[in-house]
Amino acid sequence: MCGRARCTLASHEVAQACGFPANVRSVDSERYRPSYNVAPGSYLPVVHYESKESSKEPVVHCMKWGLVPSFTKKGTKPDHYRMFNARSESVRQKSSFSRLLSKHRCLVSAEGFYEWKKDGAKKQPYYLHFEDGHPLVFAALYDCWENSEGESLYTFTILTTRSSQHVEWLHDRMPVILDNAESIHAWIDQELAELEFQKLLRPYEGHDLVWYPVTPAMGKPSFDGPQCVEELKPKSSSKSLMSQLFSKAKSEKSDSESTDIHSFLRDGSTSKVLSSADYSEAALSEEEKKAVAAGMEPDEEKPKEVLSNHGDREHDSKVRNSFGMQLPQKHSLGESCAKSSSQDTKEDKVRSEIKRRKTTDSLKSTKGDDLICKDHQKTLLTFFHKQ
DNA sequence: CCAGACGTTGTT
DNA sequence: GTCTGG
DNA sequence: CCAGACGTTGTT
DNA sequence: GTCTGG
Repeated sequence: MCGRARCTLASHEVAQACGFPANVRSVDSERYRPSYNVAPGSYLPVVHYESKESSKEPVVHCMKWGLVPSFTKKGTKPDHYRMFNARSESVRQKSSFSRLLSKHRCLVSAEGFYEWKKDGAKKQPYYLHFEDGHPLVFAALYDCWENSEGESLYTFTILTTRSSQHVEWLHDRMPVILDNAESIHAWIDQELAELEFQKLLRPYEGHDLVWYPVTPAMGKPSFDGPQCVEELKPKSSSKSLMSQLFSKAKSEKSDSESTDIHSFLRDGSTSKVLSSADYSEAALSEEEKKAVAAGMEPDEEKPKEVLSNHGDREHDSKVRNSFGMQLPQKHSLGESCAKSSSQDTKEDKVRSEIKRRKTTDSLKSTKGDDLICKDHQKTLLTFFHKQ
């Protein structure tokens, strides 16, 4: 998921982050306010191609985060918080998004984004970013809506995916990150083929995407500034770490599975692998030192939580299984398609629906079979055959 | 055919 | 605009 | 996404 | 808990 971000880049830097020259044409750039705490409803520079006669030109277009579909009734107040994300697994099945897939793909760039993790009763925000600080590029879709005053409002939504193994500890979903020129190019420019589509819309697995906790004050949308991304030093990260080591060592007696030393040393509150200095005795409070000396666990509660969050196989497979990307194949209506009924693709559904309607409609209509079929066939001629 | 909806989180 | 439900 | 409010009466 | 505002 991705509902808050840092974008303090200049418009031209956004263009550059997407692989374009700094001098690409910009539209409405004066609406953009760089911010460490961008929420849906605010403007961000978005990169997309604008088709001119027989040619296309890249533009940095300032749009509002939070999709307002073009068919939104005039006079209604636009709601940017309803569709600020689009699940990539179901984006083709959702009518609000599928219509944008062929011609309304765009890129959003930001230095980082925030995720909240429930830590008992508290919600702790974390800042995610590339280790070396270079901007992220997200896959996005945009649309244009005309309000009652006849003004055009451009909005976008960021695609999400299940999280990579690495990030799963923090959150089960993450934005689709395009990390190289080819992916970026493929998303924004080329005709998207099925395989390409699947290849792009998956979790970013690189370990150069890192995170650390930040001040809960940034939860307030009005809170802005570099403070948002200042690393919050946990008051006693050694506490959870020590108990993590204890309980891990304990459980290992009954667990023959081999273990990675890094999983010991990884404190989930940051993505960094901690050095020995981070869990030295000196880092312990007096209270904890006594407990350690007495051979007791400083904290019995927390470690279980931590371990179950990135070691639990049942949980892991549950999350993985929830990723059911079902993509219809490119083919005509007449083609036969042998597929298991349990894994019906969208096209299977459409085909059976057409079949059903063809029979039911022909009973109550004077229209010829072919015409009726044509009517429903339109639903198949979508996505990538349009342009 | 027409009418009506069209979304994401997370949590249970 | 496109899909689902009736 | 998170934060913050969440109501009624009557009077001005 | 649920709705509204940013």
